[in-house]
Amino acid sequence: MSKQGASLPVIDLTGDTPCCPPLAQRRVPAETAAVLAPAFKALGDPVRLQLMSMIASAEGGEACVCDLTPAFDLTGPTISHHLKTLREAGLVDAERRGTWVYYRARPAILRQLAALLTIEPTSAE
Amino acid sequence: MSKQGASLPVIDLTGDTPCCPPLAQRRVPAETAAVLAPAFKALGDPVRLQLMSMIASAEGGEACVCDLTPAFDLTGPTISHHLKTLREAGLVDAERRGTWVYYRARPAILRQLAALLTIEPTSAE
DNA sequence: CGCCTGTCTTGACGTCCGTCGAATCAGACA
DNA sequence: TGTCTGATTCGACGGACGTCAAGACAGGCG
Repeated sequence: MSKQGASLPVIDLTGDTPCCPPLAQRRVPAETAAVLAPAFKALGDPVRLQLMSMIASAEGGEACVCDLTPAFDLTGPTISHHLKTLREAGLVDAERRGTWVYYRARPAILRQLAALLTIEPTSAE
Repeated sequence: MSKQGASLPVIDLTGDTPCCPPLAQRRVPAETAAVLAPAFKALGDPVRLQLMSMIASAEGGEACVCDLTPAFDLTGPTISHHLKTLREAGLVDAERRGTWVYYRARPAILRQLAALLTIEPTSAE
C-alpha cells in the first residue's frame, strides 16, 4: 500500500481540526462544510455505509478485503473503488500485511461527524 | 405547499424505525443502510450541510427561504432544489405561512444519524 | 525463476447530480 | 380582477458517480 497510500489526498481530520460545535448550535461555516461534506458523501452510499460498519465493528478493529468483498453482489474492483472512496474521505486506513490488505476505521472523524449531528433533547419538536 | 407536500416520497424516520445501534457495534444490515444512506447523501453537499445547519440553528427552530437564499452565491431555483433534496431525505419539513415558506429540522432523524456514528472512547486507536 | 492468488488501476458506459434560465404556481394587496 | 413578489417546477447542460471487464501490480510458494 506504499504508492497509493502516499499519493492519495488523505484528509487530516485526526482531531485538531476546528470543526465540532453541533450543527444545530451555530451555523456551520463554509470552510467546515467543505471539509466535512465529503465524509458524509462517502457514507451516502448503502454499500459504503455497510463497508464502514463491517470495518468499524470487526474483531480487532480491522477487516480484510477478502472478508468484505464476498458480502456483496459486486465485483472486486467495485468494492476496491468504494474502499478507496472511504480512504480518500479520511474514514478508514488501509495497510497491507503479506497477501491481504486490512482496513481500519478512524474513530476521530466518526466522532466529529457524530458531534456535528448531536442535538440536545430539548430542541423544539 | 399543499401539492408537493403530498406528492413527495417523504421518508418516515420519526422514531419507530429499527435502525440505531452504533455502526461500530454491530454490522449495519442492508435494509438499514438503504434507508439511512440517502440521509447521509443529502448531507454530503457543502451547500446542503450549511442549509441544514442554518435551519437547525435558527431562532425558533425554523428558517425562511428568503433568509436562506441570499446566504449563497446560487440562484433561487438551485437553493430550492437543495431544500427539496433535504425534504425528500426526511431531514427537514416545509410549511408555507402566507407569503413565505419556512423550513424546520426533524431532530429525530438527526439523532438517529448521530447515534449510528457514535463510538465509545475505548475503540482502538 | 515462474506461476498463482489477492488486490488495485484503467478505461468505458449509462445514470445521477448541481447548476442555471425560463416558465409556472401561490398568496398578498390594491 | 389584475398585478406584484416569493418559491417551486421544468428543461437543459456539463461533470461526477457506480459499475463492470480487462489488465497490471504485489506477495507467497513451488
